Amino acid sequence: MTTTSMKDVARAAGVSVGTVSNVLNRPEAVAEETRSRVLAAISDLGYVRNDSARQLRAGRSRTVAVVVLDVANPFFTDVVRGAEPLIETAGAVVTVCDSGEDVRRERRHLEILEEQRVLGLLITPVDDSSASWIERLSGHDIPVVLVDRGAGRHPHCSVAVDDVHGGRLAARHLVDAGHERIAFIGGPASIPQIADRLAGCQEVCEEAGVALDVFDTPGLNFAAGREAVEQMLGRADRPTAVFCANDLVALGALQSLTMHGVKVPQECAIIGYDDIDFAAAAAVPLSSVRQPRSQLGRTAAQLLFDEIAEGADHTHRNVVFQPELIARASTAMDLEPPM
Amino acid sequence: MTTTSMKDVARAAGVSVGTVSNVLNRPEAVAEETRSRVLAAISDLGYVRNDSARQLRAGRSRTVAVVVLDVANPFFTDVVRGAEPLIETAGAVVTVCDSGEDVRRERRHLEILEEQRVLGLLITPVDDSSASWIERLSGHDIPVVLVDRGAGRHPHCSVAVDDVHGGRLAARHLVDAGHERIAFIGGPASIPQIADRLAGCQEVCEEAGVALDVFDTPGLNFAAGREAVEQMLGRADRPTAVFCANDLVALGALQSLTMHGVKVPQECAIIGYDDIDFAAAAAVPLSSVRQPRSQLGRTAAQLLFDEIAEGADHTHRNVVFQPELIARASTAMDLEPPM
DNA sequence: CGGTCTTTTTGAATCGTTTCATCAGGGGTT
DNA sequence: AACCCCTGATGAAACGATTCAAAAAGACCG
Repeated sequence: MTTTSMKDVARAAGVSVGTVSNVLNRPEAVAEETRSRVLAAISDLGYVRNDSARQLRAGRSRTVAVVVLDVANPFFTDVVRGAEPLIETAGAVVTVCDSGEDVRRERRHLEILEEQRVLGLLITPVDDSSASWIERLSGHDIPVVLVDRGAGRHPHCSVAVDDVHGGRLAARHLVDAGHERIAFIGGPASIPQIADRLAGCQEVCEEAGVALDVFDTPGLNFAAGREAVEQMLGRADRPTAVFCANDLVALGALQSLTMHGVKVPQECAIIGYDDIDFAAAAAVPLSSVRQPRSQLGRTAAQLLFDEIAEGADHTHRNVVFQPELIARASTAMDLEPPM
Repeated sequence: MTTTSMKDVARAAGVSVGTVSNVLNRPEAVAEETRSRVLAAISDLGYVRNDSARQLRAGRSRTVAVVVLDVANPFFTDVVRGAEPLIETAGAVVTVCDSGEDVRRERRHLEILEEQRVLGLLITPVDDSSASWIERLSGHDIPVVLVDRGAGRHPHCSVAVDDVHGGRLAARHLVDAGHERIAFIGGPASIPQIADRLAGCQEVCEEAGVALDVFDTPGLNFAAGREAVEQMLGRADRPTAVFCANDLVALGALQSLTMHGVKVPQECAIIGYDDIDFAAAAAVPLSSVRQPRSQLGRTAAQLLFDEIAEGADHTHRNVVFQPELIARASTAMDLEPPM
């Protein structure tokens, strides 16, 4: 009554359900006259296909899920934007899930996605603790591509950026400018990308004999940057430059520094990571380490569909991109950093 | 073989499928001993429920869709964030669709969502052209709540902000500061929110005898703001203040003005709309018209579930919030605007 | 008019759950 | 032993589409 099904359409058009199905799925196989009669019935009755039934029969949905750490972070929306065209061209649908850097939320999403029998999964995992969950999905025939994250020994394709190198780039940039005490703001340290960026930074600092203060944050957003700076300003021996684990944190830090009357870059330089669009438009245009965001997404989608197409005889590929330093006013070097 | 179903679990546990289903859905109705045997079988076989089959049986999915104009706009992610808790508490799942201010994309999403028999829909429509499509959904028993948009004569609940008033607030703020030629940047004009903001602005300008230049843009993002400013700077009679239809446009405009050496606010004031977090952290902290973003989302979700609960005897409600002016440095009045 | 092809259409089986009327097996009472 | 109750378990009937072997309907030829 409330919903109209193929049976109703068939009755109205005086044909069998098989024929209605054919009109929808292989129109060329049904006679012109019959086809138009069926189409008329469809629009008369306002019939809409039931996707659950199709999926049940097909055994798979046509949805590709993208699980990201933070949808509010422009980095991830750009990654998704990069992946969408390819996915849609393939006739699939994109659904974006936000783990919010929370393992429990992530896991809940994974459970649901598995129940939905998604066509494939692009995911930036929160940390390593969901590895077995994720493997379970690929064990159940759901191809998985790790995004912004090397596969390591895990059996998946991956698209990543060399974050250790990114960390080095940022640190070297600050060291070259003459800074002798640097702060790193970011966290939680369990997030591999953050750990890598920090590792690269540490490496350079040690080599150059530069002091490094690490401020661990509970998340990667405005508030984290602001709070870390509050702490930092209390210190006696204050760093003259800050490397933030991403641009959101950097913008928060910048805001807090400005509020406290600390001049950027003269009294404290800042460099971020990701080079989101907002970075260039910030209070002081923000230096940053650029990642090829949409290319990450595009490549990830490509790998996913390759895996789907190749089936059994697929071998996983791991693509690594190199980040690039973008210097702007927030680390301008033509001013001597204060002693 | 590849997928394991309830039947397999039933066989392994030596019970009927009905019992397996009961274990999953009403565990209290099955004897302790049987239950644990079934659970063991489930985890042995790695059984995962098939959501398509559940949905087919249930006739509805447990997904609430949110269709927004631009996922990369923090305004919308905040709205979604506001709506999520309530939706998840209700045991439903959120899926976010991005229309990208494009009617065709929007329509494609609606078609798919209808085929998926979503539980409900929160949508910020691109313009009026999809009104009949949207009504079709509610006709097919899918409750719809319009977000950031009054329902007008359409048969839906809605949660909106008084954009005409918002436009007035912004314009009055600029007029009070002594500006005598103002620019409005935003578009396309077919988007009702934009039209409203402009209308409010026009009203105040006319009343005050202030000149208003309208720069129509093809979208509401950084690039739009930058390009409009390029045009504006070419003009002989250049406005001394700009009202941008949203903060993204405003940040683009700010960036372009700064690049051209035009001092903000001394030589050109700027005010945006939405008061996204980035506004306060901008090159020059951005004045803006604040909307209660997460409250919009929360209320929308509330209305949706009210409608679901009330069923037939539901009467649509239309909630309107009032926007609030947030004055920051980009319109600082302590400096006389130049003649 | 019978026979051979080709083009269309049919109808039943299937996908994996949920639901619900029914049935089995104990206890307990008379 | 006959009866009723109660707790648990069962199995078949949906749900709505797709698929495919088989039947029907034409078309064409001799």
